[in-house]
Amino acid sequence: MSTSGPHVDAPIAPHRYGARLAAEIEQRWQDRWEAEGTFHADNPVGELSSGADLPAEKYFLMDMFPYPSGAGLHVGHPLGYIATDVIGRYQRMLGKNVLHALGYDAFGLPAELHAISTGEHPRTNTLANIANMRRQLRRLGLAHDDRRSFATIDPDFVRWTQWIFLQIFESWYDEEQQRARPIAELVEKLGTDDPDVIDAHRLAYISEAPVNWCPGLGTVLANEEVTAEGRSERGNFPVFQRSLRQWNMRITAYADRLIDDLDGLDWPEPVKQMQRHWIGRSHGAEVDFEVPEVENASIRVFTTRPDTLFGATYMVLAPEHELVDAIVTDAWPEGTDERWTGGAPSPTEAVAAYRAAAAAKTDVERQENREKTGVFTGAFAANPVNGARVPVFVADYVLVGYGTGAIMAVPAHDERDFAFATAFGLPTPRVVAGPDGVDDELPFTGAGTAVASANDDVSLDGLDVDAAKERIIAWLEAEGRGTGTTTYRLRDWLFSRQRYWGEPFPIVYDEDGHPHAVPDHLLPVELPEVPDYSPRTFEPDDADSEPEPPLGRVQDWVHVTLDLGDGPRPYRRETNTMPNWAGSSWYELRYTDPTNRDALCDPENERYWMGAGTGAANSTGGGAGPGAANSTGGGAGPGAANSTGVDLYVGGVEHAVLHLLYARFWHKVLFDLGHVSGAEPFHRLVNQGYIQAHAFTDARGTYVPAEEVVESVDESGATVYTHDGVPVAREYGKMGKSLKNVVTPDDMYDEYGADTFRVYEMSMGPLDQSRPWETRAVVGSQRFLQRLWRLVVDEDTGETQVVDEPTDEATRRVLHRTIAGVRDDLESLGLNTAIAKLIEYVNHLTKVGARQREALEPLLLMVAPFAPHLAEELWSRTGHDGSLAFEPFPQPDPSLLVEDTVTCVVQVQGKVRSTMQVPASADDAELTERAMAEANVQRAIDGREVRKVIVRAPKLVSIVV
RNA sequence: GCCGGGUUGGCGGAAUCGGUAGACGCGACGGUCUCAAAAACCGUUGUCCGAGAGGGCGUGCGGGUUCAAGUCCCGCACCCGGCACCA
Repeated sequence: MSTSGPHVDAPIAPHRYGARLAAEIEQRWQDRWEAEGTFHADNPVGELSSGADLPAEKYFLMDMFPYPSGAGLHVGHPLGYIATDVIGRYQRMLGKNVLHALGYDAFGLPAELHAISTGEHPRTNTLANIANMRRQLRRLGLAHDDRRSFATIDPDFVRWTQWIFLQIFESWYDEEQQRARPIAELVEKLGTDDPDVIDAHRLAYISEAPVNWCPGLGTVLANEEVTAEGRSERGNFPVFQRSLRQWNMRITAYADRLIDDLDGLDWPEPVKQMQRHWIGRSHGAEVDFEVPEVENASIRVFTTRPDTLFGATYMVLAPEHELVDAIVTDAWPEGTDERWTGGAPSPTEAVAAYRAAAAAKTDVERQENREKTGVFTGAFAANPVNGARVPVFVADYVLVGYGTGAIMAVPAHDERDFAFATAFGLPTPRVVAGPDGVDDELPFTGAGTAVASANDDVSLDGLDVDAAKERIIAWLEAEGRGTGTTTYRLRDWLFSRQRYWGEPFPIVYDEDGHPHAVPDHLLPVELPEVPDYSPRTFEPDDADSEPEPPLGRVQDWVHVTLDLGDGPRPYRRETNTMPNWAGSSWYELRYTDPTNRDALCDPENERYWMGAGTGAANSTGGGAGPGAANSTGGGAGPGAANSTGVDLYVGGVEHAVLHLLYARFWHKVLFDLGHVSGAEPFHRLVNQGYIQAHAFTDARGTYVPAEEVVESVDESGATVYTHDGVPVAREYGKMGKSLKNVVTPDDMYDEYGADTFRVYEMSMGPLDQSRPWETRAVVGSQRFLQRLWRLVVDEDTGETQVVDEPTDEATRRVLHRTIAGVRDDLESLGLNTAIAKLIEYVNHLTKVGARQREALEPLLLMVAPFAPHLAEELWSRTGHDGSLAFEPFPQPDPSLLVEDTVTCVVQVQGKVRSTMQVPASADDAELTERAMAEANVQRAIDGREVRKVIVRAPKLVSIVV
């Protein structure tokens, strides 16, 4: 796209607001804010406390912090940062103590890969990237408290990440009290300190977990790094499923609280929905089906629909289910349907072949296979409610990892069971009738009434789904054939990585292999220097090899002698590192007290910033004492727990589940243990959209630089795009180097200045919506600021031309309407419409040639959150000494918002036929009379009889004929 | 397939409760200024018919409720995001 913005100030007006003047103003004010510490937020106590009285209310807002990438920023990145800056500046002008800072999420794979390929320490490269991003962001003029900026790799930060890990390690979950408690209390309760028993209860525990092991790369891979063919995305090496000793976090213990506490959060409903679905709580029953022919064999299934038990006509085990070998028979029973045999001469062979085929498939392949496949095991089980003999199959549509890995199949009322039953010729008896007795088509999965569901003891007939569930569960429990249960889709959090660039675990192992915490005074455990950042690689097909993390090779780091209470002994350090998520799981807390050396944050600072609602500064210290058992977890109502946390958290929806779930989990553990005052970290969440961009490809499919593409209209009126005269195709998506469509903030600073860039990004559309970048439209925002400048400053002389005279009544009314509208929009985050109202006001002032202080000063204050440098400059030019950052935001005068006359619309048959100016106080009769007198209205009525007149005084008269 | 979000002028978008659809900006067109151009400023700009007054049509498509629907209800199409046989 060709850009034709104003590159330099036109010579005709030496003091016109343009890129050059903007750059000078912006630099000057940024330096001044920094020198004066304008945006330093005062803490109640500690190093960042001035001792002065704090404002009555606080406002803590945060952005999801960035990963310091080497590519630097493009214009899409600052979108959220500008928005939070506007909101923060506005809240400050409302008199609140605003905490806003930005840290860096600086551990991670890209830096490690860079280190592997260059040999440069990842810290060196990461710090350089952070410095570059700081430079780019500084020029935006963000009102951050830079004393509170940190990176997750700072030793001072790592120390507390490790400390929190140890808190989790030294805790267990008390199911009765529904909260985490210190491990010492478990020792007391169980009356044993047997490490094997104790370790098995810890919230951070070691277990064997299956991983994607890639010997060729020497690393474990995430699912998304494995191709459908079961090879590594990088390098195309084979990947093997392998069990590995791993650290895990017992997040499943918090499943209920993580779901229940969502109710009190001010989050977008879709995000809550996604978290609920991810945790996947389902209520149902576990039911035992006996296999009469095999001694002591009974198949336990999980079902969410125990009410349909009478309709179970067969069962399915996952191919990996442990009972398969025990029940599979040697010969096909008499009369076995040949569709059930898989063409094999015996069940043993059929099952073996089916299992081999399933094992050879990757998860992805198994899931892509829509066709229902399976084989009969030759065995039958007895339906506990009616004794019916039901055949048992093995099929891969049942997953070993969910529920019990076995199901009872009710084909009449489950889509998948129905598909399977159809393919295998199994009966599909109906046991639920549709509402109103309608006999819907099968499978019928909706709510209805139980039918044909009775035995000698119990009848479900006539009951709705919930009542039927309740009754059958009671019966199963009484008979000892099943129990009501709840299962979750959520799994524990795999917490170790075989990498270098992450937080080391503060864990050592004794000679028996038991883990011990490194004492607090030895934290942080810092990463040792290593000769080589690459993990050890193996022959690509050496499935038996084992990951060897880089830390494992530093022998004099791994082996230490420590005194953990029973004299100096040799220990071996944990050589895995923590995942990237660790730092982001608690960083909000560190903003509140970033320099604290004695605690992750002082409780008083934490209570002040994270406290309930705004202005919790002087809430009583012990009030919500988390140590008190009855105020924790399940005890406290969700409302009470959730009114705490960061006042506003802005970030992309891609973090809807993982980051936000992990952070909530850590926060709840810290809450249970008494380290924080509330159960939720983020009270209000807003998802920002993305800035997208057009990219252009030539006939060969190669990307051409977007800024060189010319747009024109051909003879037929269609828009065509050409590059060097050659037509190119347009596509729409991300901004990226490879797409040759990157526009950087630096480009915008140079061409227009930061204020123009800020205003443009905020005016493009609502915050939560994605939108395309259009460089040529930026000039509109520049013109707006130019007009604003011209109202205050004479472009030719540079002199301030504000006069101390009252404005005319009309302008005063427009001003106060603007103030009211802008306030409303800022409260509801309608930043784009707030700017539109400011533009309208400026256009009005331009038209009437207003120069009055009364009209201009409130305008400067309202513009300040959006274009702070320009506003500060004009504020000082109109005769003010200090920064306007703490000036009260203008208040509307209610008496000026009342209109004397309003426009009244007259509709005939629903169509607008006339508008009239009427007094705001006009009554129905008066309006009707005036409407009837309108010539247009009479013409539309056309002599017909008026049947009805609806009046909504004073805005509308609707006439029906 | 399921879940969530969306579809409004040439373009980005606005329309708080069902009550004048298209605020504001870009672009385009016309004008002022200028030797000229740029910048700036002023005006026009959903579409069709009409000289005008005015009128027809119009918020993805098809129905419905209502005096009145971008907004509410039913059905459908397409686009974006997420999840994927979860019993």
